[in-house]
Amino acid sequence: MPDVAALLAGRLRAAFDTLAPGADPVLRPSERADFQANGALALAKQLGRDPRDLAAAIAAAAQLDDVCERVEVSGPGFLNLFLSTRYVEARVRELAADPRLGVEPAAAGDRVVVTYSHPNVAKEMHVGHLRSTVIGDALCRVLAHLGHDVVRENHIGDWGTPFGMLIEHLLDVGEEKAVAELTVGDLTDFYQAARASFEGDEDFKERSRRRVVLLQHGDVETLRMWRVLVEHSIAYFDEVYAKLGVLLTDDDVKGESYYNAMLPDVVADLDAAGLLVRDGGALCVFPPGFTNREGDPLPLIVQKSDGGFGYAATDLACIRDRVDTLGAARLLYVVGAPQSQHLQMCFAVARIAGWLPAGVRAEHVAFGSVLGTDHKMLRTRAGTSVKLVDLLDEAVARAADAMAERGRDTAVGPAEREAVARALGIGAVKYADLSTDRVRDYVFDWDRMLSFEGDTGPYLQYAHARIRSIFRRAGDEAGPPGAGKSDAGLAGAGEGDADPGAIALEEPEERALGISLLGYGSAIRAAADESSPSKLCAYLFHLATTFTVFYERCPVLRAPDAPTRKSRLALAQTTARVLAEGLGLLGMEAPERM
RNA sequence: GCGCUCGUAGCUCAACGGACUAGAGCAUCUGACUACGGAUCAGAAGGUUGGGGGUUCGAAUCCCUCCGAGCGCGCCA
Repeated sequence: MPDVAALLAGRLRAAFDTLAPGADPVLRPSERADFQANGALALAKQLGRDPRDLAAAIAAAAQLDDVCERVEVSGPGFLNLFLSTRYVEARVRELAADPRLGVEPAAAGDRVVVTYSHPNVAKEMHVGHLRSTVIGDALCRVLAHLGHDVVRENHIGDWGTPFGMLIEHLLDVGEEKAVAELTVGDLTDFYQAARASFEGDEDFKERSRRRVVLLQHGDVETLRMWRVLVEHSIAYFDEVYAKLGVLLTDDDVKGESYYNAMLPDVVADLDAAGLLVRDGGALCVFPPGFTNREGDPLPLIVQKSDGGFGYAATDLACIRDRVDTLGAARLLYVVGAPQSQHLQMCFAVARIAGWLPAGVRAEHVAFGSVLGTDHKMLRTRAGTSVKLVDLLDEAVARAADAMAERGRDTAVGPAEREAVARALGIGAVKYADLSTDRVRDYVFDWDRMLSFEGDTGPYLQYAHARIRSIFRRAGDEAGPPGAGKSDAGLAGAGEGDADPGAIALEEPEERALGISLLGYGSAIRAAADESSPSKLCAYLFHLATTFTVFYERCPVLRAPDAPTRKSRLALAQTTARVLAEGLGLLGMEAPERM
């Protein structure tokens, strides 16, 4: 069942095809109508015709009478489309009866590899990882919901020169003590102590260098200690992921070390393809179109002059692995914007080398920095980067405070209050991160994201909880379920009234809500196609505000008559389902009450 | 210096080459209601879209230029 926008676009496309095959109808939501089609203007220019005449011709040629009650040519040649309410009503009934809420799976369920989060072993996770993790998580959920075969990859930093230093530090403090430190998640101290020794102690520095060589040559004891660092760090990352509520698991970890064995082949194959150039001792590829500050070609260094492999070699190995072994049709790199040039160069080299066929999309899902309210990179008062766990704990604590201030007693015992505080706090942080255009820097402001008013996570969660409250009441009114009433029982009693077939759109607010509900599928597709969770956020906010207007003007439980009540219950329930599922796709919870 | 990203209301953000009033939210002001959860709704006010050129029937959007911000620019990832 294609959604309304897709259906209208299809019908219009057919009409355009009779005049100019392949022309885009340029269908958009409109403030003056339900939808507008602007394609006639561009086409008129191309054909040298009068745009209004052309728009009229398209309106006449298009099969729209079953969908629209009115189609008008307006302004310089816009086509304004007014949906027939009976049609909207029929589609809303279908959507309400559909377990998938009208969201069609993608025609081709492609394998999509999404790489995100990538913290570094023995190093604290900070706000930079927050964005990658939260955006990547939302994209994975959205793509999977559309039927794509999603492979999550957590490319953790588990290899390279810092490990000489880290292992030597582990030896210095004693393995037991080091493990204890890592286990409690005090990675900042561990890393910084290692760094301090490395900077201040020549002997330590030299030992570290030798240790790197031992690691690279597979020395058994060195590898064992390396594994200790990796395993304890991963356990710590898992705790953070649990706190954040994201999908990543140990199975998704595919760190840099995984690709080690492939690196010699990467270099050898580049060499065989005649792409390698030795420059200043390093082995480089010079993809066309990239220059340095002198205007000279910019190299992608695959092997350093000391014989070690550069991270570019690892990134190229990743591409080959994902394309050849995993059969990926699309690669998403949820990586900060500063790495844009590096990734573009890797993609370019992979294309030249034939490792990235034309049919495979490789996209840098770039994101901006997290700024403080002073518009500078978010830092602690001491000037250090903010620990992600601290930030998440604060979010939950602030949400709990805000709940206490409201003083409502709808959430019962302490266990539920705690769960709701977590849902609100974490949800607020995620929504703040996801709701703006990801490529821009965004300002992290506790008061705004947790204000519970306006375009925030808590507002959406509140809209949902309010609807659920209707059904608790409906259950009570339907007759006290007697002893042992559970939440599920209460909800069930109310939802018994929610019959999709009963939906009737009489009032303008009901119609507006219906049209908003029908936009769910388009919003999800836009989020997936553009790798932009913000599109889904904007949709959900619009749906929530449309609902509250309906809620204000159209009494549900006190509806004038039984059929109206049934219809409104079904509309309310469908809205709650879309909100809960939509928030779920963003990685957010939708509590029953708060 | 070169490259990338960005500059929209007091603040935080939308706007996919389209419309006569550039939209929301917050904050401000005014109203509604002992509330199907007020964590609400309605309304007002607030903008020569950083400046200047250009292309176009039409530009916040595309091009040029200047100003400003952030980031990147050979062996760290």
